[in-house]
Amino acid sequence: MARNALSEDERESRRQILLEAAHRLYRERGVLPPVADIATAAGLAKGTVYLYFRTKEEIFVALLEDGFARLFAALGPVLDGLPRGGAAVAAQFARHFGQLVAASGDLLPLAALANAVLEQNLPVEPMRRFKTALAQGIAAAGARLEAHTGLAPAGSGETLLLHTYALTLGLWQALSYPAALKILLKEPELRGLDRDFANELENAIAALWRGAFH
Amino acid sequence: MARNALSEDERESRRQILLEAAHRLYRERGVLPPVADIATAAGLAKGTVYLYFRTKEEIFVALLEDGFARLFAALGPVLDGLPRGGAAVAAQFARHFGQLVAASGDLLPLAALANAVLEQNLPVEPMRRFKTALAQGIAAAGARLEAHTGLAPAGSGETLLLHTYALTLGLWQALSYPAALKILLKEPELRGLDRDFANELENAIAALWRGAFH
Amino acid sequence: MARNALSEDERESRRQILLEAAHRLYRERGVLPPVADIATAAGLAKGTVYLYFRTKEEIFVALLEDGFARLFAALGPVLDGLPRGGAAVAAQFARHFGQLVAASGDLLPLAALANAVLEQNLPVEPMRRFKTALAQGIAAAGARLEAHTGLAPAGSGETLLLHTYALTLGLWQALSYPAALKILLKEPELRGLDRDFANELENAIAALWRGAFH
Amino acid sequence: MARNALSEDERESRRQILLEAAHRLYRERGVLPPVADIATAAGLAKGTVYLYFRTKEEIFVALLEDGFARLFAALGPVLDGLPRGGAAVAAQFARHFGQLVAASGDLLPLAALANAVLEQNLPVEPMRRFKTALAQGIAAAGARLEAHTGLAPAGSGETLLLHTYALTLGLWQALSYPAALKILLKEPELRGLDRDFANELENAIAALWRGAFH
DNA sequence: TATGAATGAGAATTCATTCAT
DNA sequence: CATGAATGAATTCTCATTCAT
Repeated sequence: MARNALSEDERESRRQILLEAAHRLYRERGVLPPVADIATAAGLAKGTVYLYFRTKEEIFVALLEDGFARLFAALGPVLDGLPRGGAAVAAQFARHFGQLVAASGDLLPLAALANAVLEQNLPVEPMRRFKTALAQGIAAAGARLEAHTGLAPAGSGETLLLHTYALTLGLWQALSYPAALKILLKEPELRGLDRDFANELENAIAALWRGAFH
Repeated sequence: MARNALSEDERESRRQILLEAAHRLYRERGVLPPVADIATAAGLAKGTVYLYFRTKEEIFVALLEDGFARLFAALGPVLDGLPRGGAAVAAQFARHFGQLVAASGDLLPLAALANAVLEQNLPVEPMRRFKTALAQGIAAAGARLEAHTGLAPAGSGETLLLHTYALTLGLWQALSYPAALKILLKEPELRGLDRDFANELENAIAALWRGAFH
Repeated sequence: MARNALSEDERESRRQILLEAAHRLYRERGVLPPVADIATAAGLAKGTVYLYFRTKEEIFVALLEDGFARLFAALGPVLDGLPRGGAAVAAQFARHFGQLVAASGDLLPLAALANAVLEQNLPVEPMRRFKTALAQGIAAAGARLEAHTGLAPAGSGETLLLHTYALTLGLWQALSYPAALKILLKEPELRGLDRDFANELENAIAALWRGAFH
Repeated sequence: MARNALSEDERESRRQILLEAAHRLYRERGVLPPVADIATAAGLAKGTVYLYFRTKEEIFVALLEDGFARLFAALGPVLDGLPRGGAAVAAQFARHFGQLVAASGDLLPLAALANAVLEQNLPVEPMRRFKTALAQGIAAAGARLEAHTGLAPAGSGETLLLHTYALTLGLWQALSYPAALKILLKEPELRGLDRDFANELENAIAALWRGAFH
C-alpha cells in the first residue's frame, strides 16, 4: 500500500509536469501544441503522454478543470463577503469578479476553445468530469450567493452565475484578437471594438447583476 | 469588353451557391468541411472554389458576415418599436431578440468558431470587412436604441448591444453540446447545465437590460 | 497579302510582348513565373498566351533561342578579330568572350534550366528549333574560328566552341547561388567557392583555349 | 537508456534504404519522384521518410553528397599517380578522370539538378554540409595535385579542379538528352551535338589541363 | 512503465491547359 | 482572334496515436 501510495504520488506529479508543460506551450504559442512538443517540454517521451491522457484534448480539458476549480475556490470568499440584498451587491461583485478573472490567466482562451475544438476529440468521461465539476461549482456558488444576499427564488443564484460565466466568456471572445489582427483595432471604423476587456467586463457584469437584483 | 467575363450577377450567384453548400455541410457535420466536399456539393471543381474565395476560412467568414447583416437588418424594427424608457423595455427587447436569434440559424456556432478557428488562416482584408461590419452594425443599432428609448449617455446603447451580443454568444457556448455529448445532459449532476437556450437567453438578456436601464 | 503581312507583324509583336513579360518576371523572381502572371504582365488574357505558345516551357525556350542568336551574332566579330595562330589567341578570346557573356544577361540561368526543367514539358518541334539553331551557330562559328586562326583539323573549331560553352555553363552553375544561400559563401569553409564568376570564366576559358591551340 | 531507440547503425541503414529507393526511382523516371513513391519503394510509410529527411530535396542532396564523396575518394589515387610536371599529365588525368565519371552513375544529372531545383526547398544546413564537403574535397584534391605535379602557384590546383568540375557538368548538360528527345539527335542538322560524352569529356579535360600546365 | 519508431489518414492550394462564348 | 472561367491532377508535410521492445 505504501508502494501504491508512493506510485500514486509519482503518477500525479508526472501528470502535473505534463499539464504545466502543455499550459506553458499553449500560452507561448496561442495554439494547441503538438503532443511531441508537450512531451519534450516535460522531459518525457511521446508515448508516455498517453499513459496519462488518452487524447491530446484531454490534457487541455484537465487544464480547464484545474482553472475552474481555482476560480470557484476564489469565488467563495467573494460571495461570502457580499452584502445582504440592496444596491451595493452588483458593483461589489463586479469589481471582485473582474479581479478574479484577471488573475485566472489563460482560463478564458482555453474555455473558448472548449466548444470549438476540444470537444471534437474527447472521450466522454473526462468531458463528464469537467462539465460535472462546472455544474456543481456553479450550483454550490449559487446556493452560497442566495444565502448571503437573500436572492430568491431558489435556483436564481445558480442561474445568475451561469449568465455571469456566459457574459464573461462571450465578452472575451468579442474583444480578444489574435496577435496578427491587433493592428486592425487601430482603424477608426473598429474603434467600437477596441475596448479594455477588464473595464468592459466589470461594467457588463454590474449591469447584469443590477438587473438580476432588480 | 471581355466577351465572356461573368456578369456581376452571375458571379454573385456562383458565390451564393458555394456559400450555401458550405453552410449546409457545416450544419450537417458540425465541423468545417474540406474544400473538396464544398466544391462537390456546389457542383463545381475544387479549383473553382479558389476563384471565389482565397482560403477556406474566407468562406465561413463570408457566411458570418451575411448572417450578421441579416440579424442587424431584423434588429432595426425591433429597436424602433421599443417604448421610451421605463420598465417594459427590457422584457420586450429580450423577447424579440430571442426570436431573432432563434431565427438566425447557425449564426452562433459559426460566430463561436470565429475566434478559435477561422482567424487562424484568413487574409486580413476579409477579416477587416467582417469586423468593420460588425462594429458599424452595433454602433448604428446603438444610436437607434438611444434615440428610441432615451438611453443615455451617448455610447451606452452601443455598449449595451455589445454586451448583449457577448452574453448571447457565451450562453450559447455554455449550453450547447456536440451531438455526441447530448446524452451527458441527462445525468442528474448536469441538470444545472441542461437548460433551454431560448428561454435562458431571454431571461439573461432581460436581466442585463434591466440593469442597463437601472 | 497586305493584310496577312500586317497580321503577321501584329502577331510577331504580340509574341515579343509576351516574351519580354516572361523574361522580366523571370529576372525579378528567379523562377519560372505562372502563365497567368505572364499574361497579366503582357496585358493579355491567359488563354491568349496559348495562341502564341503551346506550353509555358516553349516561351522560355524561345527566350533561350533569342539569347543564343544574339550571342552568336556578337561572337562573329570577336572570332574575326582573332590573330592567326599563336599564343595570343587564347587570352584575347577569353577576354572578349567574358564580356559577351557578361552582356548576355539571363542567358546562363535560363540555359541551366533547360535540361532540368524546360525539357520536361516541351513539344519536340520547338526543342528541335532550339537545338538546331544552337548546333548551327556553333558549327558556323567553329568554321569561322578555324578560318581565322588556322586551327586544324576541320571540326576542331566547332569542338572547341562546344567545350567553351560547356565550361561557361558549368562554371556558372558551380559559382552561382540562389539569394537565400549567398550568406553561406561568407563562411570560411566555403571560401573556395566564393569566386568572381567573370574573372574565373576568363581564366578557365583562356586555359581551355591554350590547351586547344597547344 | 532508451530501450528501443534505434542504434546508430540501424538508423543509418534505414537512411541508406531510403536513399537507394530514391536513387533508383530517379534513375528510372528522370524526375524527382514523389515522397509517397520513395516511401513505398523503401517499404516504409510516407511519414517515416520525414523521420530521416526534413524535405524531399534533402534526400537528393544527401545522394549528391555521397556521390561526390565517392568521386573524391576515387580521385585521390588518380592524382597521386600523376607524373611530375610535363606533357603527359593532361592526357593521363583526362583518361582516368573520364573513367571515374563514367563510374559515378547518376552523379551528373543529380548535380545538374542542384541549382535549378534542389536548392529551392532545402533547409540551409544540409546545403551547407554539401557545399562545404564539395569545397573541401576540391581544396584537398587541389593541394594533392600541386604536390604531385609541381603545379604552381598555390591554389592553382584547386582552381583547375573547379574548372574541371565545371567543364564536366556543363558538357554533360550540353550533350545529354531526355529520352523523349534522343531521336532528334539522328537528324543531320544536329549531328554536331550528337557526340559521345565520354570521349568528348576526355578531350575537353585534356585540353583544359594542357592549357593549365601550359 | 517508458520509450520513440513507425504509421498513414488527411487536406489545402496551385496552376497549366482547355474551351465555350 | 481573344477571353477568362472552369477544371482537377498532383504532392507535400504534419501529427495524433499505436505498439513492439
